[in-house]
Amino acid sequence: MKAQDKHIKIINAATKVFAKKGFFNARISDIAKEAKVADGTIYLYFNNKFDILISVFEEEISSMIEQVTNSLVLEPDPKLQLRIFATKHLTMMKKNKNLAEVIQIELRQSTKLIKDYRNNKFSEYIDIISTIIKNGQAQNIYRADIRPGIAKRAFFGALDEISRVWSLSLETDYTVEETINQIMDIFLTGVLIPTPRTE
Amino acid sequence: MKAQDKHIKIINAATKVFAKKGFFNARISDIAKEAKVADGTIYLYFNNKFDILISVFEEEISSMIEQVTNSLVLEPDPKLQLRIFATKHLTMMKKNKNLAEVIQIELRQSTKLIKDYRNNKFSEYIDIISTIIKNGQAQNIYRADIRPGIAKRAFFGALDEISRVWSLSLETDYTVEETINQIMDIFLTGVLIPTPRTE
Amino acid sequence: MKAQDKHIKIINAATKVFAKKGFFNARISDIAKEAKVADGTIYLYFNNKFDILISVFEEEISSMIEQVTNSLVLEPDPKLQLRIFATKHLTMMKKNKNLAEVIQIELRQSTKLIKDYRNNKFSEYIDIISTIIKNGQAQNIYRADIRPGIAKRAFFGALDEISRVWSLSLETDYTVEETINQIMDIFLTGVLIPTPRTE
Amino acid sequence: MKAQDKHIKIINAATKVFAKKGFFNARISDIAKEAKVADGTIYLYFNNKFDILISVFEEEISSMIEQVTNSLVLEPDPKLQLRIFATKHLTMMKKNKNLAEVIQIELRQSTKLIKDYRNNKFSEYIDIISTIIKNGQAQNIYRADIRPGIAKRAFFGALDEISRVWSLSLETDYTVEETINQIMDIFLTGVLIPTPRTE
DNA sequence: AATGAATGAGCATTCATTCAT
DNA sequence: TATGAATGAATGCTCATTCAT
Repeated sequence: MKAQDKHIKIINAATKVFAKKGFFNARISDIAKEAKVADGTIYLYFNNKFDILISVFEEEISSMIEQVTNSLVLEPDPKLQLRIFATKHLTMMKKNKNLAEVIQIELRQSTKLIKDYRNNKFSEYIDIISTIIKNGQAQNIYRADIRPGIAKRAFFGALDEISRVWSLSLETDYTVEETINQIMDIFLTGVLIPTPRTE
Repeated sequence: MKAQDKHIKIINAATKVFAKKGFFNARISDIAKEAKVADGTIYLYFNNKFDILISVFEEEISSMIEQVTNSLVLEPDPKLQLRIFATKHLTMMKKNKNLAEVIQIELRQSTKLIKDYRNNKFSEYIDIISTIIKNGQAQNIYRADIRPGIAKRAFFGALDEISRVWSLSLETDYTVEETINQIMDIFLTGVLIPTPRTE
Repeated sequence: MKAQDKHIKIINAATKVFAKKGFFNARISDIAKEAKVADGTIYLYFNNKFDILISVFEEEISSMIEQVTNSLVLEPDPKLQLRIFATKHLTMMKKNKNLAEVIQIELRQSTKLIKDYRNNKFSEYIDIISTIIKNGQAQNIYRADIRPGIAKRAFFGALDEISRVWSLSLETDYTVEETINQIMDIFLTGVLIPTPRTE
Repeated sequence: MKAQDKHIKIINAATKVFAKKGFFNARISDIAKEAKVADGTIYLYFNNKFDILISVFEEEISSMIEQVTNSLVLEPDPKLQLRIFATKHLTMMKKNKNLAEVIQIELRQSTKLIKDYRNNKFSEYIDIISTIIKNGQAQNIYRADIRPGIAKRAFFGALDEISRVWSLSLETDYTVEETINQIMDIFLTGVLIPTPRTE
């Protein structure tokens, strides 16, 4: 319990520090200070610096999966489900800039290092998209010739690039609402089965 | 001439090393060895390690801009132009894994550091997409209510995520051709002005 | 306590190493080895190499000031006070060759770097001489037309040059006693044969 | 001839650079630039960096010996000769700050390195003082119990400390004239108020 | 469990020196 | 003679990790 608390405290601190400085520029002592523990204490809960990074992902992405999943169970319509995913994802990213940065930057930077590991958790998150699409296809809402494995990449990539720019504060031209509308418009009108023409 | 050669030789070596190890894990001595010059020689051509990274981007992305632009001038149709961009981008990424990795990983990792700088060159590349879209809107081919600034992110993000997975060798399920078809299908059918129904 | 010990241990080691090799030729690792600590440990107590030099001065000169001052309070006669200063200074220099070298060599070498800083402590030491002279003038023992500010330089310079040669082991012709006698003789009454007064 | 010119040009440049930055902080390229030759050219005239330092001394001190000697031959009075030495030395030091710095700083810094070598030339300079004193003793002008070997150190040390402070621009309270008067006064007749002779 | 002082491997960068031209 | 591009050894400092307390 107490141990679990400290574990989380360190992960939260690490998320903040990684986001601010990047993995390689982050110091263990930075994380320790942020978590208000001694440097050595960190090694009671993690094997090494990289292990912290892994845990940050594990933790944060699990949380994202949970949140998104919770929202999705309430909505059966695959069309709306996709919008919910987009909304949830972008909202979380906008709300938690630290998390966004870590996802954005560290995910890439360390991908090769993480590779085997990370796939599980992170893939699980992205696979939510393909699952939605498959469901939609089963319900004759999404085109059958769309490859869920490719579509999930396209959809996630679009959201990811949007939030990348946000996290850099490079563009603030559009609201979250407007952006989602555009993304969904582009994506949905494309993957939807065209309504049959009545002649 | 000679100097220019060495400059390029170092950039190519750096691209390779950065791709393989990432910026922070790359050693100057690695780059020097790869370029077959002495460590000190590198500092005759670059101010510091980070300057090499900047130069790698500058060089590589300039080259990408040039290649893509050259292909585009031959094709006036905005619909096909978008496909050409996608094809060129994914092909370049698939062909030059080193470059892909650098773009993928370092672009993010170092974005905060690069920020102001990088925007110029990299933004120039992505803006090719929005320019195509604007042209297509002017020609009544792309829907007028599509925001080119958002669409370019969605389109690039989709391609980027695709090539990210490729560069990790995580997925090789689909051919380039098939993938592009899917991406274009998703994206185009969405942004195109629906042809009016004739009844 | 423990920390203070290590601080002093490093300063002593640095004094020895600086004396032996000079500031620029001294390696941090030399000092660390001499102090029997790890290289990194030095940076727990000092900001950088130059800071060590500063601290060596601070420490050593403070000690000299203290020793000289302690001796002087016991002797009210300004004439003897000057001799005490000379004796103390030369004895300390002879006894602690390392210190002498550091004072001799580093004081000059780094003066421009140290300038503002060092003046305080080192000037304080030299000003002991001018203070003695001023007291002597007030007691009608030293000539009123002597400028204490110039005389202190002449007196210190003489001692300094003597100990410089000693520390180089260039000359060992005279004993400390004899040398001091000569110096005091010259300084107090001059080298000229007094012209007989005609009355 | 041409070669000799370049040799001197480099020495002059080195004197300037050593004075400004100190031996260890001076770069060969600094000297080359100052001398308006290529870096490599310096190695046609000197064996290494340290050799340049040696040559700078050799050159400069030789010049000082020559100048002082020239002035002394015109004045037979040992009392005035000492004043001439002081005046010449301080004037040269004040006029040529670069030289002064090199003498001041480098002389000490590198003494151990130079030791054997330098003694010859530099000792020759200081021995001018002891020679004057010996002459004065032979003429019954200077006290016979004064050790010329100690007196020369005292006299040179006094002048040296004065010019050290000058070269640091730490004190500008007194004119050269006034300073020399004081130094000569102290050295020749001492700081003590003469006790009246009881006859 | 917690601490934080100590460790020491590791690296970007500099610069005296060389040598092909 | 003269050049200056190239070399590569050398080092101050950092920081992840350990371990005595």
